[in-house]
Amino acid sequence: MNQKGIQKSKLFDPAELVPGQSVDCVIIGFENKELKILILKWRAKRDIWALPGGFIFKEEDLDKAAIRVLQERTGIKLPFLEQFKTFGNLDRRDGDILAKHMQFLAAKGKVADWFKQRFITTGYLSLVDIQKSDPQPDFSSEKIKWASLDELPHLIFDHNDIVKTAIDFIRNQINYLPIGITLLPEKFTMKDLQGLYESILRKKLDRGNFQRKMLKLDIFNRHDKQLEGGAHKAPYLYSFDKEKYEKLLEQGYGFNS
Amino acid sequence: MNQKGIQKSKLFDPAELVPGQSVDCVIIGFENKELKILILKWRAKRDIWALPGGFIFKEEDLDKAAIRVLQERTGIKLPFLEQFKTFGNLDRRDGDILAKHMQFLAAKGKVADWFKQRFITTGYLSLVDIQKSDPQPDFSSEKIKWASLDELPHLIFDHNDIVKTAIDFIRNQINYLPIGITLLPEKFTMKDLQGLYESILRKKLDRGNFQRKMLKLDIFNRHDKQLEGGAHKAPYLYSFDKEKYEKLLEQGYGFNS
DNA sequence: AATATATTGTGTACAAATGACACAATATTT
DNA sequence: AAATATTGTGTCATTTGTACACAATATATT
Repeated sequence: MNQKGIQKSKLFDPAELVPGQSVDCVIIGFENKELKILILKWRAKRDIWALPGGFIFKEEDLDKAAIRVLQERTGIKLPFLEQFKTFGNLDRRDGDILAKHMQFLAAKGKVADWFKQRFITTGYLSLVDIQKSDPQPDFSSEKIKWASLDELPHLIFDHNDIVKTAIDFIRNQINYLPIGITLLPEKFTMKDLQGLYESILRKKLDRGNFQRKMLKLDIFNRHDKQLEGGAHKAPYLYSFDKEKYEKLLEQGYGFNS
Repeated sequence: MNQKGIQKSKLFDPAELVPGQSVDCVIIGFENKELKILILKWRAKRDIWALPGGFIFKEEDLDKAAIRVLQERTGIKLPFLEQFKTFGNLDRRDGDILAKHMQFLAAKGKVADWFKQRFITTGYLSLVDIQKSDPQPDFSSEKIKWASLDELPHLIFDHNDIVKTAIDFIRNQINYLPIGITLLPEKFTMKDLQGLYESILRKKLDRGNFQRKMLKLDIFNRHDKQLEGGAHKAPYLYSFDKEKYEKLLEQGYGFNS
């Protein structure tokens, strides 16, 4: 039994699952001015890494399946995941030497047949605060880690493509929606927020102008000055004003420069 | 045999199809300053309308399936359809009185079982020039028509939701990508283009400013003055400069006001 | 044929946003 | 106490947005 009390056997039981359909989760974190992706290492001799993914129960909404799968495979419980694309190319599981390992894992019998199917997978993403999350590998995985986006290892199947698509999705979204509430700690400085934007947009922004632009959105609460710090003036700490943030999310805004 | 030479029987043969997975196409046109959606009427006593949709062959990419399905069901051949969302709620085929009709259509046997499955459907969309397209109903449909978005009839299953999601997708996209190349005739006036933008954005735009803003994008070729016309100065005709248009598509741009 | 009418293409002028840079204020280190 | 790094805010030239104006012109009306 896993955390949610679902029997392991049921997780791969073709009788309980929607055939040929899976979900994969791109969980994006931010640490040391870098975007990071949560990946799992298979129980195999060679390094085989993959996104946390899984299957859909016959009596389960697709969106709910993504939430459950993430929870089962990483221990991370999120109330919502954002669907960004469905990957349905015939060859999405070929062209990968590592995929051969899968066959030895599930060489014969029902489970083998299950894994040998053609799968169409729907990608879901979420931005999370690395500090607040404590991912744990599930029974089918040896390790779990936050891999920096810039040095992501080779992932199984088309998972590297899936990650790229997710990042492009976010990079596009940041142009008209405020981002960060789930990626940063409760309280943060404008410099932190700027670093996040710079990581996503992959370009330097002007400090003064960024600060003004963000504050004009009027979705922040200003707190006390930061006490501990470097040899310099202490910056203010901010937090998101959830109500105002939600309201702005609905409207969207333009972001240039 | 249909246009492409695929046997009807194969189209519903569970042995040939990916189970539980479908595609639905939202084909958006523009006419008389209105957005229109292409819908099919089932061969049934009551008015049952639906999006052109269908199933995926086991040896077929998801994107290719959408293109083929659209061609089979409407005769419209497009080289590319844009995927916008996958709909996987358990109840997406319930809660609709009309859905009962489906059961009488396919009451028993293999085909009935096929249709009674739970389906997850992936939505694809395209913008097309109504003048240039001549949709024809397929063998399973009685009629096909362009229905104005504002007075769209009740569609089967969750197809009204699917249309709404597609329109929201486009409405969002118009903020940073130029739109219209596939929706308007080869040559058009700035007034035509403005009408299209106003239909999508659901608001009036300033004529002079719109014209300047569009022309500054530098993706148009200006042609001669329009000869036939109303009792007024003849406007210039424009066409999209495909190369420049494609280049701008890659970059994107901001659109406010 | 002259005049009226509707619409186009472009002009103008003010407001707002952007972008590049400056500088005093200040928390810590030396 | 001075040096240093960073913050918060200021300035200003440039660009973009917005509202409205007006002459030009193609057809309709008289």
